[in-house]
Amino acid sequence: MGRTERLSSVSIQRDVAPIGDAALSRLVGYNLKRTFNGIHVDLAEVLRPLGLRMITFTILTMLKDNPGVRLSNLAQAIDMEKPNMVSLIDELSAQALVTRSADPLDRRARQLHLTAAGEALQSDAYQRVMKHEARFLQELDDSERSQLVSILAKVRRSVSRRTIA
Amino acid sequence: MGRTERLSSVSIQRDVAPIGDAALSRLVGYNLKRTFNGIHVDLAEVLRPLGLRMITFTILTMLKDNPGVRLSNLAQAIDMEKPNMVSLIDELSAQALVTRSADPLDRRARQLHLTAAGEALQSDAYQRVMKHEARFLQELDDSERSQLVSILAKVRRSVSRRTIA
DNA sequence: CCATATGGTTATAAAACATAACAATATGCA
DNA sequence: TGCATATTGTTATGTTTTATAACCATATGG
Repeated sequence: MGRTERLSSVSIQRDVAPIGDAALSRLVGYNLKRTFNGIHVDLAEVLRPLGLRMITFTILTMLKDNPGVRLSNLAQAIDMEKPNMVSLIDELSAQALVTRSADPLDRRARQLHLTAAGEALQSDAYQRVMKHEARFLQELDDSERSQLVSILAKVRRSVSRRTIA
Repeated sequence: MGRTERLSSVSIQRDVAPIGDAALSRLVGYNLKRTFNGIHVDLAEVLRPLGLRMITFTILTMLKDNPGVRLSNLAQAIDMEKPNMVSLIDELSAQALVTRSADPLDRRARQLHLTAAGEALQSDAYQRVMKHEARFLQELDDSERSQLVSILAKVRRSVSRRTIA
């Protein structure tokens, strides 16, 4: 991964001016973005061997916790537009990880379920994700970890009401 | 913005099963994502009246701090691929917010600068972004705010080496 | 029975992010 | 000096993510 390997260049102005992000660093949102981006990139690598992306992992895990849920409820819960959820369920269903079955109480609705393969994959993925979490949380002690989560929750409370429930 | 307004429906199973995200909530990464997403959506609304998006605001602010920087250095600093930066500079340059000028020391390179309009817009935007920050940080005391930033920095240290410098 | 709302879907577009390849130029070294 | 190699900005292209409008079938309330 080493880029820009230049040993002892006596060159003119090469390796130009050092560039900084002082103004942006003062913004908490910027710090959040950079941190999440880093985690996301790494997580993508963790999930790729399983044929999953962060979002498909999220869906599988929600389905494990909420078997039979409706597509629109699921979309709303993870704050995503229905049409986009349709595509993703199509994808997961094509991989035989998820099924759409009839809802006996509402003929418009379809119940979403994990297949056996979907459950197995979710379980495998979840363990790997937890290992990944342990990796990027390694420098934090227990108190810092819970502080982080509780502070994030407080921030979310001040943000324009999204869903979950 | 109120959706799903249903007052006292005695209906059968409507308002189906409550859906939860317990398993995902245990993942710090998920909490980070949801928090950042919320902030991002709100910030987009703050910047839209100015014709900016988060990423264009980021670029303008980096250019304010680093006048004359090269496109590739800038891209690297905010962890973004060069070709994507080219498009964005095209866009900002078409709006006369940014200029590309010749680098006397390297005829391949071009120096990026804010125009007067670019500086004015950046300054206006930055103030609005700070107000937005105050809004979503309102439930945190000073100690929590600095904790958050320092914890995020620790996390970033454990994440696959991205740039900035 | 009818007006209206909801669930899933299609079609479509914008935005964000990534990869390969190229011309012009710079650099290091033989 | 000349040539191999690397770098800068760019074009072309593709994928993923997110958003919007419109539609059909079905459900609900009056």
